[in-house]
Amino acid sequence: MDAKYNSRAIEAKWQDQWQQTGLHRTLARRGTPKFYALSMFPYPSGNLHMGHVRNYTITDVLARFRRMQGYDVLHPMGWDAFGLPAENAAIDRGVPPAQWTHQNIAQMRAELQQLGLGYDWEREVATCRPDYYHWTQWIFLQLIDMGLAYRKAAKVNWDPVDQTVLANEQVDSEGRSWRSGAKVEKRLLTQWFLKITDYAEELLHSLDQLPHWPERVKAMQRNWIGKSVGAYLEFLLVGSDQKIAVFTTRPDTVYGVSYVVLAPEHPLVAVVTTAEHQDQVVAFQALVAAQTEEERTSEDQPKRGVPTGGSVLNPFNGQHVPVWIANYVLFEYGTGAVMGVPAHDARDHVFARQYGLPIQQVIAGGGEITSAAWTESGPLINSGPFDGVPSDEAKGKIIAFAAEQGWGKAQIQYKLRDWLVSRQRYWGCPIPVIHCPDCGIVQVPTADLPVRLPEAVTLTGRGASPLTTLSEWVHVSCPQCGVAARRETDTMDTFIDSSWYFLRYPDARNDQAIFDPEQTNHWAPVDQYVGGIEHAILHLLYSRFFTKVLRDRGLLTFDEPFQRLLTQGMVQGLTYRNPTTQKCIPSTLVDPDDPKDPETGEALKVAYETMSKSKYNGVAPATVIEHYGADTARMFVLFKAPPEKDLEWDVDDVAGQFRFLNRIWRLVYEAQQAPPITEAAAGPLKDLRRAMHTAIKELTEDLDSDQIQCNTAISELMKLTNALGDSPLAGHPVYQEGIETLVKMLAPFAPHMAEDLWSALAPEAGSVHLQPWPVYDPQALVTEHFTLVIQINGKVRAQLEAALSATQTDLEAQALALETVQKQVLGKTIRKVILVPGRLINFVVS
RNA sequence: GGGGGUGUGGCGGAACGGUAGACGCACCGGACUUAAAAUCCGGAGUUGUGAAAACGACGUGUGGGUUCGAUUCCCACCACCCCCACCA
Repeated sequence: MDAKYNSRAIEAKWQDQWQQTGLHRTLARRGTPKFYALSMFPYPSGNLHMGHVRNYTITDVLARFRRMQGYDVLHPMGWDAFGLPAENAAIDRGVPPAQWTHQNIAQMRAELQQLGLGYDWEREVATCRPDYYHWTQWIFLQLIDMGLAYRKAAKVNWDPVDQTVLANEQVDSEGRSWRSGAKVEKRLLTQWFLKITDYAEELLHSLDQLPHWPERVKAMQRNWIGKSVGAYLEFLLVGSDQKIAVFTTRPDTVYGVSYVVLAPEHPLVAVVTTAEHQDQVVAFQALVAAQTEEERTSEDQPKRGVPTGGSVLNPFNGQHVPVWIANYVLFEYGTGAVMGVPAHDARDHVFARQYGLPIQQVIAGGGEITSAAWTESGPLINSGPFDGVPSDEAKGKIIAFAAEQGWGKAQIQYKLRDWLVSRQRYWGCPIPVIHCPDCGIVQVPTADLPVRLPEAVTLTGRGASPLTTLSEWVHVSCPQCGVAARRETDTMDTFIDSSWYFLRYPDARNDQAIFDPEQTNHWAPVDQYVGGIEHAILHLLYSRFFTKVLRDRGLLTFDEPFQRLLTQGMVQGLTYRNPTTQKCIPSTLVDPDDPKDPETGEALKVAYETMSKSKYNGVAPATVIEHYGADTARMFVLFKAPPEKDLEWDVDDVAGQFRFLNRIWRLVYEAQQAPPITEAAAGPLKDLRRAMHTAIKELTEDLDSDQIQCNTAISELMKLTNALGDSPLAGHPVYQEGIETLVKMLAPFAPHMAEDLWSALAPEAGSVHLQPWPVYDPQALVTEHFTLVIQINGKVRAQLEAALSATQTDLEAQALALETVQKQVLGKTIRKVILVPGRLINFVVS
């Protein structure tokens, strides 16, 4: 082997070699446990960034580690390739989205290979390829069959200048189009929805079956699903036979209702409004309608409303209460109407005080009711037959009474809404249905799938999606009756594409079916999923939903797609920011010792912020690979911070990892040069074995943990390296074993270097990545002597070397014989002695 | 307003309820070198007494509690970060 470490030469060499020998091809051996390691697949934006490097390296370490442990490992990669950026790029550069996307995929795939990531490329998927979206469309048809896909009207963003529908991301915070700058309008279109709400309860409660998911991701999902338990109650409109329905979580306060509020959009507004209030109501509705989403929902928005002139009957106490409309009631949630109980709800309290509505206390407790709402529980008052009943109990009783009388019922309400999946975009998966004037919505027969997306198109960003203008594509005959019909020209939300890709990898080349259930049920669920926290809600929720749907369709035998989830932290770069303008300055224009704005001379704020182009704080993986090699880049991102935490890019720390790899290289090189010895003193031999087996134990436990503690795992490699460097036994078989162990355990982290060193250490043994993972010998950790820590009243006062075989009496005597201990004990009585065997002894004195 | 999380040296971070600060970065000293880089060896939480060896005190956001012993467990509070948010 060479005396010097040359990352460039060995990395290229082994990448070629691995490809030729098919090292990373997935094995499925009878009777072997499996491990499915998966990183969230990337959007092919053009180049790899550091966040990708971090994400994929973590999974790669685990995949290699598990394989050495004897698992059959599935570790695939693919591309979440449909989406808006390809359309934007096409508009900017005049390149078809397909071409742009495929170029990017080629570029990024090459970069992934340069990092030495061990993927089985024979299973690569790209969501924009017909062999993949064929099955996305097939799933859509299953959803229609299962009654889980339906159409209804929904609002879209309409750019009146460019005459086109905009995605939410194309509308800025002021409600203007990204391209034309025009004020975006809302238009109603009939669109496809998926009934995820049918699965709300299961999506919520089966979170409890995911002990290896981060608590905060589960909390975010619970929050998003937003279950509320309460009552549905009806109030009869005075002078009409119509009823206003409300949802409330506090049926126990129903005797305190002093008004009812409808959302301004509520259809009953027209019914309830009296002639004299007509103008005021209409004006208020117009005011609310003109507000943007942001204005409407911002917290500092004052609660405003107007009376409709109408009133309803509270069936519990026979009172007539007025009906208002107000901006704080959301049409989309619950029934779009609420009962106002100012005494026991903070919002209602503010509203009632503002408009002088009565405040009637019905739950005992709290202070002066006119100054603040009392939202805690307590015994009921002013509540007829329910007086004195504690509120928690009263909820059930009042619901039961209402149900008996036909006024209401128990109700569970979710915030989760059905999933709007239609997109009026070109670069997405076509929705496989045909609109027939006679038959209505007709599914494209499965034999005709996939409905191919025409790829040779020009995009302008103006006017309708190109799909609607491709007459040959649009005009087809109805598969059922044969008359002239039109294809659906909307495409699917790209979240659909990514909601099932992990189910395709186990059988990625299947052209007869979405997958062979036997294959997918063997490999899935994913054992370890790694990705960014930004997908904590939507992607993970939708994937869980699809998994449950396909289970109910009889294709899957498990309930949850991802057993363990790790959300890795962001990669941050040093950022120079002007404190006044908030503009970022490239580091090349700044003196790091005295950071000043080159234009204004102002002192700059220096901080670590998430890497992004606009902040000039990014580091391209390619430049690091070129300078130090992929192994150093991998070691750095793994060592610098625990995987869940944010990672600050630091050139000194990168250099530190490069130094460490060089130290290993020299150590192995020198071990190779050392003349063999067979004799060794017992002490150093024991020390060396202990160091080696401690490293095996600790490192293995680090990688086995839920947090995949690569940072502490690498520090174990460092400790072992230090121990070997300090050992006088170079040339001894045990030393050689230590070197080999070090190289094997280095393999998941720095695969190229480990492979190269291994080829020198054991030329006949085959790839280091196929060696069995070392197993520690508990005997090697056992010592005859230990450092006994001596505490007096819990404070460390002394220590001594003691034999492990020593009895408590011996140890007490030895400890008390020490001068420092004597001083502390002098004139006091020993009340108690606590001995922790092999560790410490504590004298309680007074 | 609701929910989740985090507070440990100059920095990143370690610590089955048992010697707090492993491992690394930066730093300081030394060796090698004409010199520098690289490499190697050594040092260091803060603070007091001391020439030094050493010996004390204080130290894991704050205040309590449990315990022989708490970074770790419990309670309250403070600060920061993230998510959701007029959700009835």
